[in-house]
Amino acid sequence: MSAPASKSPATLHDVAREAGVSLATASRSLNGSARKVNEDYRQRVVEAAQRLGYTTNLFAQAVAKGSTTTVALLVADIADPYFSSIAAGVIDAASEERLVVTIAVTGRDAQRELDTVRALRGQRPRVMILAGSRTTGSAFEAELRTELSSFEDTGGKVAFISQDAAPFATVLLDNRGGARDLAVALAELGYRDFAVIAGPAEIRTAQERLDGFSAGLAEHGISLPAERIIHSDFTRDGGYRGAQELLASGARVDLVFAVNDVMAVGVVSALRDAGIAPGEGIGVAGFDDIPTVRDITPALTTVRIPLEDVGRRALQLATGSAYGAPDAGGGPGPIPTETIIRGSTPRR
Amino acid sequence: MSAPASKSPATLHDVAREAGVSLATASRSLNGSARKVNEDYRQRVVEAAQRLGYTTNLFAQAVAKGSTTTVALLVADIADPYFSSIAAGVIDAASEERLVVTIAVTGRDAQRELDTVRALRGQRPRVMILAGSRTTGSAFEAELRTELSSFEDTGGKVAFISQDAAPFATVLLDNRGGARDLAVALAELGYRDFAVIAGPAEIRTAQERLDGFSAGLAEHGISLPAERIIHSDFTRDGGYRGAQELLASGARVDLVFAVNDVMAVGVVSALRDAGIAPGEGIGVAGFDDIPTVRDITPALTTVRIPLEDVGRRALQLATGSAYGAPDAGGGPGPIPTETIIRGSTPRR
DNA sequence: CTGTTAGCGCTTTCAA
DNA sequence: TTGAAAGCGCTAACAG
Repeated sequence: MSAPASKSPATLHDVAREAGVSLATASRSLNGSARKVNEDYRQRVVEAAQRLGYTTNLFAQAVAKGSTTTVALLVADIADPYFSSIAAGVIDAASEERLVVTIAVTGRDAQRELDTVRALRGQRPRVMILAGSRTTGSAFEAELRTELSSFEDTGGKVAFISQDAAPFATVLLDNRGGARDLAVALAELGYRDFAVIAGPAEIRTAQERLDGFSAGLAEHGISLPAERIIHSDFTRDGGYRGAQELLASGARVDLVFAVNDVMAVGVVSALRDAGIAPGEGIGVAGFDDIPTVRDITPALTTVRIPLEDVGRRALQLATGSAYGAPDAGGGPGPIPTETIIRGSTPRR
Repeated sequence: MSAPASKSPATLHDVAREAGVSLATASRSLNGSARKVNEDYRQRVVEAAQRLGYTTNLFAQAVAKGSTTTVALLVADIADPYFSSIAAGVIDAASEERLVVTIAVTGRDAQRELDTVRALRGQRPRVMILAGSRTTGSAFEAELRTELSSFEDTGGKVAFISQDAAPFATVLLDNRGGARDLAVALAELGYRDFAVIAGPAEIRTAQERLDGFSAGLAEHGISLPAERIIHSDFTRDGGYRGAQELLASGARVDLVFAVNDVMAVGVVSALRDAGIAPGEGIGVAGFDDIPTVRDITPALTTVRIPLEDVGRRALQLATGSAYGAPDAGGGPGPIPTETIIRGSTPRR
């Protein structure tokens, strides 16, 4: 069906010949930085390129220059709105700097993450952004850091999103603070009997949010007994099952906090499926403010993170294209977080 | 903060020297296809590589081989669940074939799409997958086709997702058929007064769904007057505004069909905000079956497309890694579609 | 099976 | 300014 007789793409050489100039001149007119080319020649070269449908071979360019225009982004799951929003920000910021972004998914698997980082190094990306939820204490963590350090030693730049990963640059999310504020707001709304659907214990983000929430409650003299903390997957279904488990335990609860919105959505559905009206019977709150939580019923109370900005900022942080000093060491503190009260947590 | 004295990554040359073998042997042991290397040597090389922290420079490899391991994926908006689900499929299938995927977003802008395709060609990707909603009749369409043809002429492969884009390979979505089936099912449920929030007239996918829906209604002798068709953005907010407009028109309607789920979610919210109970007062249906529509209230009736599979299939189609014949010309017909009736369209 | 030696397409000294 | 030529890191004949 398609023509098998595929000729190869026009090369710079072809263009030079077509324009009747040297390779060097062609290179300079098309991609050269310092413009030191007779305008006539430049014109000719550009036209020749046009005529031949020439496009710079970025790989060859990268090999010759020793530096690429690639950004590698690692996410746990690109279909998760949390990550896809961040990705949107990264891509947007990258395209402003004419960088191309490559996305790899790790599925929250530390081994796979490590393998992916190794594989990605083959691309010699300028920047590597890790947005996966860092696990803690994993046997792979040390190896990962080693790998990343060596990546930086050889000229790459890495940026983490979420919690501090010194010595690497990080877009800090105030997981603790956000969760604390949420807890306080909820307590002030009159809630007293809390449960948390907490995600896997090894995921640091999950743990931080749990800690912060617990701390906020403590400020109001409310304790969070261990049996009210249910660990489950960091996904919608994890939230659903966690809520089921909570219900099955018979605990008397007036508010359940899921440590991320995707899970909270699962919680809402589980409650409803169990015949409990979310918001009326039991309040529900999440974290992240992904787009959909505004559209579920009741709309979800949550902690807002400007996800796209976070992605954008990660890229800028890594490329040094923001905040004056290229290596300022992390930008101006953590990303601000905001408690958003919606219908899922009416005043009691 | 970071060490400025960045040495460059180890090269194959370094490895060869360290192992005391020739460049060629090193290449063969590390990346060579046909294994024709003394196991002792191979061992030595591998260890040396390990010691030096060597990673194959994929770019250099690509230049030398004249072929890359890159897949370029173009989507309108990566934060839209429709596209992020497809992307997940593409990435998954790609990683199985050890291909790396680069994502670019076009924002449904034909000019930008064209520019992006041109820029992406610089990467000499093996495959280019276009998942954006093709616009029709755009002045850029011809240029785009030219660009893509020339990409294929020079050895690339392109795959479209959605409607036929001959002569390019396409993962066909049965937009018409799916919408038709939905209309029929809805009519059989007892609905009679329909409206459609239809998305931009130039977006082919939107148009096909509208046509199919209309045809299905016609089979039941129901007509869809022009004033019941409201065009708006292909987004959640587009759906919201479309529904507002519909309401404002005072039309008496018992079912509104939004041509995609994201819009339908907006419709549901708009109805609710207007004091109308979606599902009770007015039925709502969408298209795509993105994950969240199961969790909104009422759960949304829709037409299911196996989005991840679609992405996976697009890649396989392009790389020829499925269905026996590499160039079979499109695989086994359109992706099957399935009407899913949920709470948003109770029997009347 | 191993090493030598041309390239791959592009950039970048270095003279002219 | 421009062009010739030497690489960039890797692969792929080609002899040995």
